[in-house]
Amino acid sequence: MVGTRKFNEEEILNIVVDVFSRKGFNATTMLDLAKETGVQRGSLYNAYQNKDIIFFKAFSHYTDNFLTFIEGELQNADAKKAFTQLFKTVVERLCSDKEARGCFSTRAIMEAAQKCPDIHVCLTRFLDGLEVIMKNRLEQAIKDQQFIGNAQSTARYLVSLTRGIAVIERAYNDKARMTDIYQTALEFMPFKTAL
Amino acid sequence: MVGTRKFNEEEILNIVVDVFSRKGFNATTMLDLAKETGVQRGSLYNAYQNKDIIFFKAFSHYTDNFLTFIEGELQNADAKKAFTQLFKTVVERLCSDKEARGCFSTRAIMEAAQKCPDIHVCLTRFLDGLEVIMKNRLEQAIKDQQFIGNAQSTARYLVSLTRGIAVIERAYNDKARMTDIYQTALEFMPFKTAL
DNA sequence: ATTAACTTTGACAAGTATGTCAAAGATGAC
DNA sequence: GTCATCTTTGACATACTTGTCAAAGTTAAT
Repeated sequence: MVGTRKFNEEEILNIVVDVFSRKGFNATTMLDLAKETGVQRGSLYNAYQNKDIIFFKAFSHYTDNFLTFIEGELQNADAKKAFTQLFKTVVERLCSDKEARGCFSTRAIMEAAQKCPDIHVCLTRFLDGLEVIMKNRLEQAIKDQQFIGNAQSTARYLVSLTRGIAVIERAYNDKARMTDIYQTALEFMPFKTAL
Repeated sequence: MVGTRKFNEEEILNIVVDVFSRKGFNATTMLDLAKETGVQRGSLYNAYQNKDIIFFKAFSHYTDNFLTFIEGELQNADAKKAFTQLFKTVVERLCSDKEARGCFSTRAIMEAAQKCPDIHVCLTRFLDGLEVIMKNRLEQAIKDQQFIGNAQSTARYLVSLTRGIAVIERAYNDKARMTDIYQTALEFMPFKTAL
């Protein structure tokens, strides 16, 4: 490379994620992104082509990280504890202002997804990924005789629950409420402690 | 009244709800609303003052209707059947394109709520209303010995679940998936048939 | 040091949205 | 029928956003 890019892409994408998460897709302008990243608007247009593509890159970057991270949270040998840990982490991420948000703002994604088919695909791929991770852990739990039920349906249900909790965060911004919700949900589930 | 308004407010608000639901808050322009309602942009500015207030009116109008409607869906004497009916209706409304959407697009609300504090209050009031309706029904179920658990927490959990399902609708637009989700959730809940 | 290749920068044009306003148009009350 | 009052309408000014581009700047490779 000769004329080398000055900014650090990883760093910029994290900021972009944060801005979109806070403001939403449509309400975020290229100028906002330029200001907050410190990269000139023109440079952003040069590096990416438009807002859709910046969003796509940022979203992909984020969800990839998120999924691998979340998978690690399900390690606990006790299935109920594993899922409790997962939800705890999700809530923690949703509530932290410093760190990038845990869900990259469902709202922002849905806004963008409506406008841009690629992002819509990216969104379902993300949700599917979440579903697969949960489904795998549930299947393990069934094998371990720690859970009885349909892994597929339950996984989809749990994905939906994470989305619901993300909405609650936006509406109430109340960590205790979010914690109560996932605890209630997990209490209902037919987990058994390992034999 | 002397210089009488020509348009039917009820009718217009329903259309406004529909437009906002489809496009989202920011992506909907006053011109869009003018075109789709058939009311001139200037008239809209005259009747309401700006987009925020139109949204506020439309949202309030819709949620009031929605809550009274939803309350009626919980009439069944059997608690589990009552909640099944409720979710069935919610899903039906979410999936119908003709009718106004069941959730008035969580996305649209959250977009608007961020910009306008009044709408944020309106949103939490709506969710609170939903919670109260469900909580009351759960308390009845507990009295009827059809349910054991904390009515408050469970109601909040169920509110969150409805929001999650609304998100799933946007992502997948798959009624079967949504149905599977609420059925899975309700199966987990410790309902008992009436004695 | 020069070059080739890329990035950065600021300016520009075009399009879009908002909100305001004066003039024209209705209509219930008298 | 006239009036007072509100609504409708279209035009206007303002502001914002996008996307493009040429000129200037930078740097790895030779």
